[in-house]
Amino acid sequence: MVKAFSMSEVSTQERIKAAAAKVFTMKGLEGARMQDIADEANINKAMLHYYFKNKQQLFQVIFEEKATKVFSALDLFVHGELSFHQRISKFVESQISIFSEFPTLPLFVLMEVRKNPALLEATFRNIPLQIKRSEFQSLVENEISVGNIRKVDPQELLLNIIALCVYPIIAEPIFRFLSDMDEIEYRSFINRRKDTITALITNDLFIKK
Amino acid sequence: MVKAFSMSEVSTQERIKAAAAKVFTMKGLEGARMQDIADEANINKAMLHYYFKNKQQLFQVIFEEKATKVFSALDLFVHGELSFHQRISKFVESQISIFSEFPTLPLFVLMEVRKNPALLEATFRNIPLQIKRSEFQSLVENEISVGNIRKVDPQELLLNIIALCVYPIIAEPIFRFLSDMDEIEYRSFINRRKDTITALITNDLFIKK
DNA sequence: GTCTATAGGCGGATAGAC
DNA sequence: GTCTATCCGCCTATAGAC
Repeated sequence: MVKAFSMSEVSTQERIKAAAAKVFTMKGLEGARMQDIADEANINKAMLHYYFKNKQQLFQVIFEEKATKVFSALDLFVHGELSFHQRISKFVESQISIFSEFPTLPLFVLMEVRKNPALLEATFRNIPLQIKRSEFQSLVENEISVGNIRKVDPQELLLNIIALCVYPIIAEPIFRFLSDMDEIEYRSFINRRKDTITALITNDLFIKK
Repeated sequence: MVKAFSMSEVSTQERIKAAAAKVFTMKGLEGARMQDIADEANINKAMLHYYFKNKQQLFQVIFEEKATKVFSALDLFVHGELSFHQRISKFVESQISIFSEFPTLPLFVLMEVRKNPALLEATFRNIPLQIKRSEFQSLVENEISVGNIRKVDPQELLLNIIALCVYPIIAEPIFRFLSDMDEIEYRSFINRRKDTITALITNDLFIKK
């Protein structure tokens, strides 16, 4: 039966991808062992090479998937019928939600890109991110021109929001070590920040009437 | 002559350390090749093992040195006779200056700690960072109690400041790719942020009188 | 202290049976 | 599709001459 055949194939392939994502994002390309990935997927090393040509190709698949996920949240800014204030709030919430679920993601993408900048071109061949960025830019400029928010550099605004959302996730190990929070406490600390980040940004931005 | 002997010894050792720092912070522990470090230091691989027992020990030396540097800027907050506003401003400036000079530092420390949390205990055995943190905490609480600044979580305040300073450095490759800035432009962009970060934080913090 | 040459092992990749 | 066994190259580490 074709269906049963292809279902089982997808399932193993997906288990490998999940395992590879876990190991690669945690250890990086060179730190990851094919054996670790095989163990995590409950198969043996040979199977990895049945589904993926080699380590490099498996890595590429995972990287592109995860990098896409990291940047896709930008959509929230440029789509929908929300007010600018609501966009910021939604964006902050989505950034923190996504990365709380998969905390190794941002550091992984950031580190691999620094080691090998060529990954950027390869990955964003398909994703028209430049377009999203300029849409964001005109959105901000429009808010400025109608007097909703003060004059501000759109690039810097976006960077500030992302920094405030993402940094606490990537610095979790160090910050928890210093503050003696356990994982539960830290999750709740991060979650409370959804409001304080939005407040910090909007208080600085919106012109009081 | 003892002096000439020890001078040359230090000099080679220091060249190795500089080379190792460059390669390790760029590629990470597993991504770094002893050959790359030797090339960078203009010696051969065997010499590395003359001065350092093995790769792991060389890494440990570099990591501890760089991690110490990353955290030492906290001193600025708890020492000196500055006002709270000045402390923030000085701290922002020092963070950005330090990391602009050596942009691979923060991502390196963050990533290696995530891969191997045990590095934290080993590194901060000698550095009484907990003390600095609680000094920072009482500094903030004092400002609150005298009515200088609004009620705020000291942990979150510190995290916000560091996030705004450090994230632009670690996200440089991606952000420059998206914004089409060259290195000069990005340096200047980062430098302008010294003022805007301080303004963002203090406007949110200080109570207008 | 510095070099060349080489040992030794780890880990990615493949052959081949089932 | 899945497994075991094995190959082979790369990279750390060392031996040993100078």
